[in-house]
Amino acid sequence: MRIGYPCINWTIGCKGDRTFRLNSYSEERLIETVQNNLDCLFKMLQFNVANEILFFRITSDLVPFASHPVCSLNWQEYFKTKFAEIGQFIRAHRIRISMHPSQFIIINAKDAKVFENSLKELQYHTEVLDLLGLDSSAKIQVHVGGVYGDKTAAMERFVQRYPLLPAAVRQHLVIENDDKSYDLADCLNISGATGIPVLFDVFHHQIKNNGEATREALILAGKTWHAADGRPMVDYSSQQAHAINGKHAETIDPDDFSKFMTLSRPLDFDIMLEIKDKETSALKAVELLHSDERFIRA
DNA sequence: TCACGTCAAGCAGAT
DNA sequence: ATCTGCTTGACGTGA
Repeated sequence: MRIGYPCINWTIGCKGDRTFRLNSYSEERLIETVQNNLDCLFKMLQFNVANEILFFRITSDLVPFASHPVCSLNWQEYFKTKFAEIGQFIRAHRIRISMHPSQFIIINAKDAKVFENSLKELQYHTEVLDLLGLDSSAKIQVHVGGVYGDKTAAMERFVQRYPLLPAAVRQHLVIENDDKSYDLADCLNISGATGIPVLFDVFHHQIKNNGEATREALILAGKTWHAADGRPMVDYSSQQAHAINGKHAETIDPDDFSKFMTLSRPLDFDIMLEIKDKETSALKAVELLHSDERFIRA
């Protein structure tokens, strides 16, 4: 079991998701930004290893405009060595990596252009993982996509499209249950038809479900992960008090997290904490994990 | 230095 | 119709 947090570290004083406006694109600007982002990514990973945080989500903004036509730089070649260096560190410390492309990735899009753009974006994410030398246990998590007023048809469209994706993309791709449209049962259904693993989001499941208990849900989603996919990944958050339903917590709720850890024993998975204060909560979670010998730490 | 309008991309749900 | 949230506010112009 590993603990992780997404994209940003507020402690170490650098940001690995710097970007710029499309209007101000230039090759120099892109090189400068990517250089900064990669340097900072490396620093965040080093911080994490020093603090036993061995799961990390790499920002989609690592290479701004990578999938946009404006991008003329062969950034893959330009930064090959830097990627390789970071990748070696990741593998040496057995850090688990995920990525979570933005809401614009719609695999089941009705509009062919939207699908095409989504594919380009997925290929960019795949290239990042490949340049880091990571195998199919590194995952790119997406939501199923749009509903367009007919969820059955939309799910069928996803199932039709999935085999058309390049194998290099597919080996990293997983779907995540969301809190509005596609719940766990929908994702399991799609997984049954395609073989795609289901990343279980605990918090989304609390908001939208079909009565499955959390533990049962973890088991069901876990079964969709095969040996080459690595340990199942799980997204965890809790409700921010006094906020509208579905808002992620500002900081970890130790009681809620402890309950979750206890009810999930002895299942093994890697937990991504989708919590605003990032590494602060991850540090607390690691501490909690170590405080109780019943929990799996390896 | 700071305020603040705007930022590649899509969709759903609330107002 | 317009605004907000989504994994995350931050870029960049104008004063």
